[in-house]
Amino acid sequence: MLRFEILAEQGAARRGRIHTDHGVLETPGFFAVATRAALKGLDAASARRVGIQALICNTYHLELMPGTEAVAERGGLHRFMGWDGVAATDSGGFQVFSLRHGQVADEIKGRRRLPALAEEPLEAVRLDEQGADFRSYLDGSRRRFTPESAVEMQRRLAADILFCLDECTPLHVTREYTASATERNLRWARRCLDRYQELEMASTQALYGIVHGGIHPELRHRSATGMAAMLFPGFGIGDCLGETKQDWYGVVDMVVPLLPRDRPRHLLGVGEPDDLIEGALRGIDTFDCAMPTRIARHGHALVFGRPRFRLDLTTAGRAGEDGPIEEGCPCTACRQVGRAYLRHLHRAGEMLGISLTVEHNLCFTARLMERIREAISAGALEELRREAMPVSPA
RNA sequence: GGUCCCGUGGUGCAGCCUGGCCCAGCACGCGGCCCUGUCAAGGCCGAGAUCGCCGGUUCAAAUCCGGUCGGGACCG
Repeated sequence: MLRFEILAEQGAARRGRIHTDHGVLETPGFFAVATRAALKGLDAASARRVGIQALICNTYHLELMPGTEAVAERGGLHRFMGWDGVAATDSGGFQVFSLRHGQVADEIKGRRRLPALAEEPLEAVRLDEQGADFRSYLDGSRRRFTPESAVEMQRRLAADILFCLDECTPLHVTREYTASATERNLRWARRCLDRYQELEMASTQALYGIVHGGIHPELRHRSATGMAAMLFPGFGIGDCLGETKQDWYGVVDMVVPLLPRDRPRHLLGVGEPDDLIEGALRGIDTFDCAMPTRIARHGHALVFGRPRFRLDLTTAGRAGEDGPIEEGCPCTACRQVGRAYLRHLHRAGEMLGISLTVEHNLCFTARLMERIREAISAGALEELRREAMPVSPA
C-alpha cells in the first residue's frame, strides 16, 4: 500500500516520503533504471549502499525475457532480483513505440527528425483502439499489449509502483496526431485503472496515470485534468517533453498545479543533475533516468564543475592529473582509486571500470537528491540551484 | 652457396596470381562529438600510408619484370 506524506515545502517544491511495502523512498527521489531487472554493471546491494532507494524495471523487456510469468513464479521482482527497496515498473509503452525501426527514441526526444514519420509516425507498430501490436526485438515474434494486459503483467511483476500503458508521440508530428493520442491515452488510462481495481491491486501496488499532450499547453491541460479526475495513487508526466529544457520546464509548470497535491508526481525519463533541481523546484517528487548508468558504461562520470556535469574518464588523467573523481564522494571508486586507474580500466575494456563508474554516478545522483531534500527543508533550494549551476564549455 | 616466404597509416592484416572500379580496404589503437520513461559495456564523425628503395614495361603499377636493402624459414 502506497502512502505519501509531505514533510516540508518551499514554493512548489516539497520534501516527503513515499511509504511502500518495501520501504521508503524519500522525495524528491530518484529511481535508478534497471530495465531488465538489473542495474547494468552493478549489484543492487551496492546501489543501496550508495543511497539508491528505488529501482524501476521495464515491463516490456521483462515480458519478452524472462516473461512476467517466470518472475511471478519466483515470487515477484523483489524476490527474483534480491532487491528489498522500493521498486517500480514502467509499462513498456515507451518501448512499444521506440523499438520499432531505427531510433524513434531520438525522435520522441526531439534529437532528430525522421521525415518518414511525418505522416505515418508509428507505422511499424500496429496501433488501434484496443492496444498495440509489435514485434519482439529478440525473436521477431508478434506481441500484443493492451492497457489491461499491461496491468496484468505488472501485477505479476509485483513492483510497488506501476504505470499505465501509454503511447508516446514523437515531437515532429502534427498537433492533431498528438491530440488524438492524448485522448486515446486518457481512455487507455481509464481501462488500466478499471483493470487495476477489478484485480484489487491497490492494497499492494500503486498505479500511476501518465499525463500526455506533447508540447501543446491545451493538450497538456486536457490530459492533466482528465488524469487528475481519475483515482490514481500517483501521476507520471510523460510523452514528448520537447526539444529543450525550457520546453519541459513549461510543461511541468503548467501540469503540476493541475494534479492533486496529496499524490506523488513522477517525471518520466528526466535526470541530468540540473534537471533534478529544476524538477524539484517545480514540484516533481520522483524521477527516473537511464543517463547516469548509461554514460558510466561509456566512461563518463558525473561531477560538478564540468560541462554537462560529465567527466570523460577515458581522457581524464591523461595529462598526469590523478586523484578521485570527486573529493569526498563515498563511493568505492572515489575512496579507493584515482582517475588514472579508472581511465586505464575504461580503455582496457575492463568491466570493473563500468561497475565503479556506475556506482559513482548513482552515488552522485543519490547524494544530489539528498541535498535537494535538505535544501527544501531549509528553504534553500534556489541557493542549491545557483550553487549547482551547469558549467558552460570553456 | 642455394631455394622460398615476407616488407602497405601507430599495431595487425586485406588487396598483388586475373594491372585500371585503390590518390588503397578492414580491425584495433588514436582524436572529437553524442548518450535524459536503456534493442545503448553503445552510436556518429575525424586524423593518419605517395603501398621498403631504385629502375623498367604499359595509355595506366601496391599489383607485372629486373636490381637492391631489410626481416624470416629451409636445404647444403
